[in-house]
Amino acid sequence: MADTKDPTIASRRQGRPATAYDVARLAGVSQSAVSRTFTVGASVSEGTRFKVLEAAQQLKYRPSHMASSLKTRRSYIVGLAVTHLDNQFYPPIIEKLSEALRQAGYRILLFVTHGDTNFDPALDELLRYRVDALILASTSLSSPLAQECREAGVPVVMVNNIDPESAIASVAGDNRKGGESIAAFLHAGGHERYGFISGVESSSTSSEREAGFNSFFNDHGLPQPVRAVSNYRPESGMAAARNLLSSKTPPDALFCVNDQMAMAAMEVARHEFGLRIGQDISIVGFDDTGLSAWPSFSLTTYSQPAVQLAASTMALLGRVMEQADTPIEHIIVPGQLIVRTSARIPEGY
Amino acid sequence: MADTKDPTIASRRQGRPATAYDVARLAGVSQSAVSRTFTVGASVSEGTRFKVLEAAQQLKYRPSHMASSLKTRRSYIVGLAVTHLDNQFYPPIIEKLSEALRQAGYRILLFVTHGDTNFDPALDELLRYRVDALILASTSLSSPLAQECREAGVPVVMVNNIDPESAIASVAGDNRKGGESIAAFLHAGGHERYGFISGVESSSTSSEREAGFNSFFNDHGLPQPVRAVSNYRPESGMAAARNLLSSKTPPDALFCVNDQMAMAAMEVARHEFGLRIGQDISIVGFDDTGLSAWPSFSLTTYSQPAVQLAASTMALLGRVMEQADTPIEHIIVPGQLIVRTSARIPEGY
DNA sequence: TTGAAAGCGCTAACAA
DNA sequence: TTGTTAGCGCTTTCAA
Repeated sequence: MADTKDPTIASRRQGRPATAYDVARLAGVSQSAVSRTFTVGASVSEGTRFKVLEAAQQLKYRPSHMASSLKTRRSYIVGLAVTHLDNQFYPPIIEKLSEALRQAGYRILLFVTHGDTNFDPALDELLRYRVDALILASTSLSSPLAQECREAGVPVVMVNNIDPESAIASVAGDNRKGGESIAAFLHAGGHERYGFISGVESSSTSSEREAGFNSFFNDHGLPQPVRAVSNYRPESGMAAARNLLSSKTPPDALFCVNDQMAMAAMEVARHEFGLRIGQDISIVGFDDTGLSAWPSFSLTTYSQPAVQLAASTMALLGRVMEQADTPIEHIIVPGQLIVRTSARIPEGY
Repeated sequence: MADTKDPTIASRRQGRPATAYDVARLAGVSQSAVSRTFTVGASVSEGTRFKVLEAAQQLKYRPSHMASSLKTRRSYIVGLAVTHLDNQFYPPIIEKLSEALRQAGYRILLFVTHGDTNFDPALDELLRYRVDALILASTSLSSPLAQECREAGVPVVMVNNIDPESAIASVAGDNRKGGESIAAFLHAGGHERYGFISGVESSSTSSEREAGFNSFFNDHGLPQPVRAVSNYRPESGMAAARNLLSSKTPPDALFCVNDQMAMAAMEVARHEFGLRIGQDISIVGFDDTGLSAWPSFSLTTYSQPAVQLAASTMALLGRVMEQADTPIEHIIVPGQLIVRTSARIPEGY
């Protein structure tokens, strides 16, 4: 620190980070000894290790990840593609995935594919980085691309999206059962006219929830709910709600594909149509994101527990990475109906 | 496609991605010709280029980023560290940064440092990956660490955080002026008792906003506002609001360090204390995040425009990366008071 | 315009 | 336990 003419400076080329070779020279050992010191489980004597660490510290040496992964053919990087970062549902999951991946020794290469942007170029990039795996955390990431990755030998797991057609492993909440439970709940509440606000219709998340919802009415010989389509953006959810509520016979029970859409619908119902939520109209969401518990929304919803979702994703990822020929799994993480006051509460709930 | 015994298979080692050498063999050219074909601006004849691209496509070849950056010493990776992913303020910025970085040819290595976790190990990782730059997007990422990165020769830019002490370039909203404007606005509204809910007190964001807020009262010989501390988490904001509102002489004008805290405070004021927002109590936030425009909140706030914030960050990053000895800049992106109904609106606003 | 050859910084045999 | 050596897959001189 006090040294101005530090000999360590001379021993490495100006401006560049120190290399294992620089460290070896300063420590008076071979370069492989340096490598071994930084490889867990490698055999180095205490003496050597000490000298190396000493020198490494002086030179602020850190093994270059680029170089090591060139040799080991493992990047320890996982690609993470997300679209709807603004949906409160994703941040907690990303946070948990990030932590779990970090603990497993992996880093995240992030791809935010805003809206309708083509994911193709991003995918190409991912492959260039030789990512060890790919996590697709979005309802609207098309799976042909994922498929291509898989064919390139990159393990892929989809989160909150499921495509039985493609051979992509996936983790999702219980969309079907959730939709059914909500239908049963609303029906038990004695509503008259049922409505559904979808998300992007090609997303399994939306179609599964809707299918579950509709199946209940089907099974009970009731008329199908009316529906309006959103693209998962708040404004679009509001528009869908306006659409439905402007009808001559507007629904008095509204299931929205996720909490975000449900809250958007609540805004419209409350402030544009003057409806009292939970009384004049029942609104139910899906996800149980943070905001839904706030008194202003007090949203009845079906939970998709972020912790379990992330944990299952990690477990599945581990299996997929272990052996490429693992049978394709589609994991469903159970959730439950979270009853709050945004929808009429029937007896027994 | 129809070929089963594709000769291309034989020309590359099983299971591994094709290398430039594989492509060269198949195309009947030298390996450097392959490299040149994939290097913009390199000189290759049309004929060679064609043969190479042909072969590359057959082998699904993509240049390994690991290998090239080993040689070029540029990773084209930018580290992005975020803490409060749940704060609606960050996602739009991350989205914009991500897009801008992508266009500039950079990828993002994401580090989510949940809450109080030590950022040190993550930093170490970043350096191992030889990231070309580092973006710290969080109010509570300590700057000694950033400093260390900078010393390691990695350009660092902080977003929504500023530390004049450390020599770290930064981009932030106009916290000071925002705080002042809000004070002036509330004072013009003829309030009696002023309160402030802070964030993590060590964050410049919080202290600057509070300083601006307080300075107004100071300058006008008015008593200092009462204050309560939050840690930027909603529950903590709610607790702070409870604290303030339980006083015998509760504030009738409350400035919260950001929109998230303001909304949390609104929930408490409205649902626990039965106050009518904008009438019994005025609440003002900071950021102008998406939710604040929703009728249920209709939050008066001071904007921090994500687009400009991201653009300035990119511009600054460019300058910092260009030459390490650039004078340290602290960029302040102007915002403006967004008047809604959560606070009494004085004449002239 | 092309190919040969020398590395980039590391890991992993292989010998010693 | 150590050092020597040969690459990993690329870029980049340098000659041809």
